Amino acid sequence: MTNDLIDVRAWRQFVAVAELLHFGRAAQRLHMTHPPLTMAIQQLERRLGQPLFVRNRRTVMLAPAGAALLQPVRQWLAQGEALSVLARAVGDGDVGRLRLGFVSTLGFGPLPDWLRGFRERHPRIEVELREVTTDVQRQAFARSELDAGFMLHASGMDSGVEDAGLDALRVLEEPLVLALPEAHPLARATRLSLPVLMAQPLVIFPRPIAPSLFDAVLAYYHRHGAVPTIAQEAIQMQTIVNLVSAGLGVAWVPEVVTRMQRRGVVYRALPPSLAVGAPRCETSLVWRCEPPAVVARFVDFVRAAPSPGG
Amino acid sequence: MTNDLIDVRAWRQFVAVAELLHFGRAAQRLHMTHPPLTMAIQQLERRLGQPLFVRNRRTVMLAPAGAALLQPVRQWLAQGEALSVLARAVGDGDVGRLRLGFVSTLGFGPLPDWLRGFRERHPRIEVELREVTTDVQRQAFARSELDAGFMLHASGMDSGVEDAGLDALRVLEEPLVLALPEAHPLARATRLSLPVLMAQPLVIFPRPIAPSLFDAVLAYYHRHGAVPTIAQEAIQMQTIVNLVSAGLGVAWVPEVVTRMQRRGVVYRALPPSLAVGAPRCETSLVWRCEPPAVVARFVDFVRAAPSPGG
DNA sequence: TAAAAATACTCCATAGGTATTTTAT
DNA sequence: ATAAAATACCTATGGAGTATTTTTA
Repeated sequence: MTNDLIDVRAWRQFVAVAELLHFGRAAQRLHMTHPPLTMAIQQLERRLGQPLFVRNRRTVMLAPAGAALLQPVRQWLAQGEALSVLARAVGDGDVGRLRLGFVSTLGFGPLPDWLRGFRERHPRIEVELREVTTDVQRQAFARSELDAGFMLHASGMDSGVEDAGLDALRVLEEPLVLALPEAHPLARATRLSLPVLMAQPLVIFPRPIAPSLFDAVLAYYHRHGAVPTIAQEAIQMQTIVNLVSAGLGVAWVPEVVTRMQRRGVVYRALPPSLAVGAPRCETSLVWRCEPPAVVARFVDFVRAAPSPGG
Repeated sequence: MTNDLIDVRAWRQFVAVAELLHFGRAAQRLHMTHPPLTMAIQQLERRLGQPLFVRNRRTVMLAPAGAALLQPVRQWLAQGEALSVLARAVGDGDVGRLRLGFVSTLGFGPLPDWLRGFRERHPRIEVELREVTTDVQRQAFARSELDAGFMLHASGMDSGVEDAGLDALRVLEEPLVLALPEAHPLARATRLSLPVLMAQPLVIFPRPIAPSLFDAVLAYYHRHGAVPTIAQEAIQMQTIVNLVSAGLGVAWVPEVVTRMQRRGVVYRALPPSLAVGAPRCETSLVWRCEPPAVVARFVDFVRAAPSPGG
């Protein structure tokens, strides 16, 4: 026994002979002549330790081992061809896996709709969803642990993405609005007093999570000569709103978050008179340059999808 | 593209590199050096039209196509190895198909028990059961449409099997008994009158079905100076008994058939005084000489099985 | 006697080896 | 500086071809 590796060619030859029960015609079908086919079958039988065919010098019949193997071998060969097909499908972006990060705010926005639509159009692409903050997404991209991600940054700021070999597509642009404890006077005041607002303790994410957005909020305070007191930091938007509801302070949140209604919290947009220089945020879809087809498919889908914030 | 036939070797090389993510170590595992491995992977990628790995000169990572293919290819390779294992199993008689013929009488005898026992001991041998008369079994053997069969012939006669390249094993030897219509006087007579019996019309199978047995019955009549009137011929033992029940005549049936009780029919054995020269029959298991392992397994099993008639 | 499988041999394509180069860490 | 992949080139195994023999239906 040379080696117990029986290759596709040998099995194909077996199937040809088994189906035609004629070495000459089988060789023809295999685009070869019958002597090497005879030898190949003999070698295959030697390797298996079993006769596959019962033959006299005029006729060929299946031996028990041959009869038992014909169907399984056919099936195995078909699966082998399917592997090449699968490879092409992956290359064309029809099949594959997409590791998709997203900041929690987008969960309230268009993301669920997009995902449903994308799964419908590309059922053989498996989307692995991961809620990850903007900064962690950046690290994940560097380590190739993420294929695409929705991340947050302040409007107008460079998304800080071009330098890292990443591409970006803006999918949402919206103002930040105030989240206020229901019982708080500001929640009901007919006119929002900026000095009063800026005196409230703030619930906000830690700066490293999304520096540009953090800075945009602080810049607004500074522009009005104030420095906010940070009552509590929290990472998840859910947590921030919960803390507001508990009365720890006020918070600036992207407008989509208002879709998450919560007892004890009211949302309030800045009036147009105060909106000049007020912080706004963008949500961008980010991916590595020259993306694999699956990622390109997702980007194309999102680009074509109706996005509320333009 | 040379040819769209990607063989086992190439896929194995792919798996080695994909698992170790290191051409040098992968080559080691494949008992080769890395340059040909590099070339082989490049060729594979060319054939698939897809990169399988993303590599710089120091490091190797799975490309999307590679990641998608790794598991399916592993599985496919395992199935490929299973084919060789299957071949060996067939050769050893552990796996396969057994086309088994049997005369209907044996269905009342030990056959069901044997089959149950055989399936238990050899669950991966698929037994194809076919109720076939003795003469048709002979034809089927000649055409290789049957692997083994239980057939009937008269006791003491040569089973007519040795000349045809067949082997035989006697599994049952038994007298023929009378099947009588319930209402018939002979059914209740304390002493069986041979002249009366021999005057009754006979229900019997056509001679070609089992010539030696047919002749043995007629010889018994002739020995007593009688010639039977054949009322009706029928092939299935079930049918013969039904005809007896309908009063068309009497029949000689193998003793095992008495296990099939039927309204309107009584069975009666010949008394010892009349048994001299009375017809008896043998049931033999028959198979082609130098049988494949699966057939040998079955013969061995039957040989070792408890058989009522010795 | 003719059709088909087996055998004998010849050849070349390619899998694999050795030596060397390139490059990223 | 070094580890590791890529490249260049060589070798030889074995898969496929041509010619011939054998067998049996």
